[in-house]
Amino acid sequence: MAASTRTTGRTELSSRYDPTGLEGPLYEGWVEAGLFHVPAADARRPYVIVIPPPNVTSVLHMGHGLNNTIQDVLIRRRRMQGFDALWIPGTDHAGIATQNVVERQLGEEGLTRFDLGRDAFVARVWDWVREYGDQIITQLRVIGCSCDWERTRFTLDEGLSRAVREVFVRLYEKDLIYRGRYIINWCPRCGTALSNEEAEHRDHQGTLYRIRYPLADAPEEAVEVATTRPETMLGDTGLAVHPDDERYRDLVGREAILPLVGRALPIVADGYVDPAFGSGVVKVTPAHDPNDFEIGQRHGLEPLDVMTDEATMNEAVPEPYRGLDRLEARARVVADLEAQGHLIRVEEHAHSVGRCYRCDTIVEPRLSEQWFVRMKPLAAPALAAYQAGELRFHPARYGKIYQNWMENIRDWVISRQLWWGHRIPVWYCRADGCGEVVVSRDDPDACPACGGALERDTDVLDTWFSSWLWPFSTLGWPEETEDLEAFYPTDTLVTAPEILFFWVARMAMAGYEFMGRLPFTDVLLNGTVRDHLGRRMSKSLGNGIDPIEVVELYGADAMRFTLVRGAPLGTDLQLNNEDLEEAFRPGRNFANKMWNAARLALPHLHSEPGLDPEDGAVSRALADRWIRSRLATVGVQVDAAFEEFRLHEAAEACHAFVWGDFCDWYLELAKRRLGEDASGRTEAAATLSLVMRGWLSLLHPIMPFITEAIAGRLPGAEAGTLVTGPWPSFPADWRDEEAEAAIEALREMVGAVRALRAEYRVDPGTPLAIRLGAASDALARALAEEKESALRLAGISSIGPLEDDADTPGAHAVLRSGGELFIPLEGVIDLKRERDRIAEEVRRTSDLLRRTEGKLSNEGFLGGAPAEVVDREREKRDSLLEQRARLEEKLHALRGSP
RNA sequence: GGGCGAAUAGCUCAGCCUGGUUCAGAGCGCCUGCCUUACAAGCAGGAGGUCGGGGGUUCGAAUCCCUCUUCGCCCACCA
Repeated sequence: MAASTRTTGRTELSSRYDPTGLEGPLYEGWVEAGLFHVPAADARRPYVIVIPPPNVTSVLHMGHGLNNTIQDVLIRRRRMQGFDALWIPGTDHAGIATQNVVERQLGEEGLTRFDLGRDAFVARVWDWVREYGDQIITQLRVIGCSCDWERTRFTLDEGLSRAVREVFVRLYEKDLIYRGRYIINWCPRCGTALSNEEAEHRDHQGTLYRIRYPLADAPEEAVEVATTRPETMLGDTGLAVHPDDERYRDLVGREAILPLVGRALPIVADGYVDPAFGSGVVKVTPAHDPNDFEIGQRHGLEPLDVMTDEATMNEAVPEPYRGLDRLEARARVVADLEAQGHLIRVEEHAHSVGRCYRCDTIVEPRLSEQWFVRMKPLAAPALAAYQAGELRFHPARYGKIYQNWMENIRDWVISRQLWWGHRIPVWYCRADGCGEVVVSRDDPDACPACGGALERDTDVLDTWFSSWLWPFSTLGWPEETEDLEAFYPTDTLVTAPEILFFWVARMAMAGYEFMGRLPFTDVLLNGTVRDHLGRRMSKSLGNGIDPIEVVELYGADAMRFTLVRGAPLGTDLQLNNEDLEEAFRPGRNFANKMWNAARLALPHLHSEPGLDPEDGAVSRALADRWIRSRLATVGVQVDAAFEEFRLHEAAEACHAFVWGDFCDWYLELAKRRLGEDASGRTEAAATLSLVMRGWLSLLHPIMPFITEAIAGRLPGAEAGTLVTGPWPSFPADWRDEEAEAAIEALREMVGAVRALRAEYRVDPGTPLAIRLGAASDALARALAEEKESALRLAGISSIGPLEDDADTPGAHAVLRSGGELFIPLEGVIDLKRERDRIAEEVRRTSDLLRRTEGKLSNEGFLGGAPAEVVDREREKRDSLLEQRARLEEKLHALRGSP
C-alpha cells in the first residue's frame, strides 16, 4: 500500500486510493501465471468471445474502452464460474485505412505509392505494421482485458490468409463469386470500388438543374429533364419517360439531341420513371447511375463512361471538358448550357449523397468490372436462424434491423483497387485466344489450358472479406484443428451497431456456409460514447478521451466502473471530455471507498491469529446475520443481471450494497465488536472477512485490480486469486427477514434522531438523551444487541422510557416500524415549529391514508386485485392509522402546552 | 419514402417488457451542518419531478394502447 502525505499534514498510509503502480504488476502476474490462456485440450466447458479486431492503425479510444470492458466483464465472470473462458484477441489489417496511413507518410517524403511500386509499398506497410501494429493490443492490457494473448491474430497472418483464399475458391466453385460490370460506388480519392455499406449516405442541400433537350426531328421543340449531376449528361445515351404518361406518348421512339455534345438520344418508355417527379422525363446515363444502367440494359442503350479513376472527365467527352475535375466540369457544363439557352432553371434540392466511409470523399456511382459475392443464398440460413430464435440480439430491436437487411440483401462487391490486403487468387491467361481464368488455392505457374503465361488479378479483397471469417479463421480453419473442435461456435459477440451489416451479419452467413452453424448465439450491441454536448467522440472534432490517460489519472477500475455503470445495454454514454475528473468521478470515488473500507477492516482481521472466514457463516450476531442476508440478496440480483447482460444493473447493485449497506452500516456496527477486548470479536472479524470476499468477488469482473489487491490481503487468501474464482453463490438460508427488519428499524430510529437534530440545529457534538416508547419487536431486538452502536451513530447519551412528558419541550417522531421517539430539547425547541412540523406529518400521513382507503373502499379493487395486494393495502392502512393517531396525540399535547 | 429509438429532479440516466411495495430512484450538481481517528474522493441532514402534450384501456398507468410534438439513429436506386 502506498504511503503518502494526507492533506492534514499527518503522514500515514494514504487515505486516497492510488492505483499507480498497483495495476500493472497485478496484470503481469496474471499473464505470467497463464490465467488467461486456455489450451484446447483442457477445455471442458468453453465460453468464447472473439474480439472485434480493431484496425491495426488504431489507437485506443473510449469506444474501444467501453466495448472491450464489456467483453472483459463477461469473460471474467465466466472464468470465475469455472468455464474455460477464452477471449481471442487480434487486429484487422484494415485495407484502405492502413494504406492511407502509409501513403500519407510517403506523401511527407514527397513520394506516392507508385514511386515505390507494389512490392516495395506493401513491404513498407508491413514495416509500419510491425513497428506500430501492436499499439492497441498493448493498450488493451492497460485497461485490464483478459485476452488469451498467446492466440493473438492478425487478419493478414499466414493462417488467416489461407482461410481467405480457401473461401474465395470455394465460393467461386459454387458460383457464389462472379465477376461482372455493374455500377458500383467508386471513391476517386482512394481509387477503389466500395461496397454499398462503405458508402455512407447523408442528406445534402444540393441543386437540381432543369435542362432542355431539343428533339432531333423538331429542333424548335424540346423536352425538359432534371439532374443533380449535370456533368454526367455528357455520358447520356438516351431519355426515358413512363409508358403510361399521356404527355409524352408520341415522343417514344423518337430522338433528342444532347446539348453541348450533339449526340442523338433515343427516347424510350420505361416503368421506372416517375411521371410526377420533375418533368417526367429522365436522362439516361447508364455508366453513372444504377437505375440508368438497368434502363439501358432493358432498352439497349450503351453505357458511356465519361470519367477517369480520379473522377476527372475523360476522352469520351468534348474537348473543352476533358481533364476537368467532376465539379469543375459541372460548373463549366452549367455555364455553357446557360450560354446556349439550354438551362431552364436551377433550384435547391435536398437529396442524399454517398461518401467514402474512410475519407469522406463524395463517391461516384460508376460502371466498373469487379468481383461480387452472391449473397441471397448465403443469407437464407442466417436469416432463418434468427427467425428460429437461435441468434439473439441485445437489445432485441436490433434483430429487426438485421432481418430487414438480410431480407433485402444485395450482392457484395469484394474487389478493391488497393495494394494492401489479400490479393485476389485469380489468374488470367495472356495467350491470344485462350481466355482461361484460373482460380486457385495454390499459385499456378502456367495456364492449365494452353500452357501460356498467366497474369494475376491486380486487385485485393475487401477487408471485411477476412473479418467475416474471424470466429473460425482465428481457430485454425480451414485445418480441422483441436481449437476449432473445442471452441467453435463462440458464445457472445460484443460490438457496435455501426458494423451490424459490415461484420455481424456477414459472420453469421460465413458461419453457416463454412462451419454449418452460427458463429455465436448472443450479440450485444453497445452504445456510442459521446461528449458532454452529445456529439460522437471523433478524431476530427478533437473531443475524444484517451482511456490510457484516464487509467493514469484514476485507474482502470475507475474507468471500467464508470463505463459499465453509465451505459445500460445499447444506450449511448455521455462523458465530459473537458473535465475528466467529473466524467470518471463515480468510479474513482467508489474505488476510493472500497480502499478505505479495506484500510479499516484489514488490521482487525490480521490481529486475529488463525482467523477462519468460514466461521463468519455461522455467527448469530444480529449485524452479521443482517449483512449476510443483504449479501445473499445482492448476489442473486447481480447474478440475474449478468445473465441477462444488464451489466449496469450489476454495477449499480454492487455499488448500493458496498456503499449503502456494507460501509455505511455494517462497518459502523462492526466497530463495536472489533474493539480490542470486545466479546464476539472473532465472529465479527470472520464475518467481515467472509462478506468482503463475497462482494469483492461480485465486483471483480468489473473492477479486477482493486478487488484483487484487497482480496489478496484478506486472511487465508495468500495463495488465491479472484481471477479464477470461484464465483460466489451464497446459501439461501442466509436470507434472514428477522435480522433485516431489526436493522432496518435501527436505521430508521437513528435516521429519525439525526433528522430532528438537523431540524433543530443541535450541534453534532451535543449528546441527546432520548426517550423511546412502544418500540416494535424489530427495534427492541436491534437495541438489545446494538444499543451501543445506535447511541454512537445517532449521537445519543441515553435511551430512556417514554413518560407522560407533555410539559417537557422537545421533538417527537413516530416510527414506521413501530415506536415513538421523543427528544427533550429544553431551550432549543421552538414550539410553534414543532407543532407545524407534526401537523405537516399528520397531513402527509392523511394523504397516504386517503389513497389507501380510496382503494380499499373501491369494490373493483377488492374484487380485481390479487389477494396479497389487497392484504398489503390493509396492513398499510392499519399502520398509517396508528401513526396518525400517535401524531395527532402529540399535536394535541403540544397545543395544550404553553 | 420505410423502420427504429428517445423524451422522468439543474445535468447524465435507471425504473417501463411482467400495471398495484408509505407520496418515483441513483450519480453528479445545489443548500445547511460537520475534518465524528476507514474514507472531505468523506459523513449527516435537506431542497428539487403535474414521469413531453392529449386521449384511451383498467378498480388502479411513469409502466399497456392510440395520437400529437420535439430530438436522434438506421435503411432506401426520387432523376
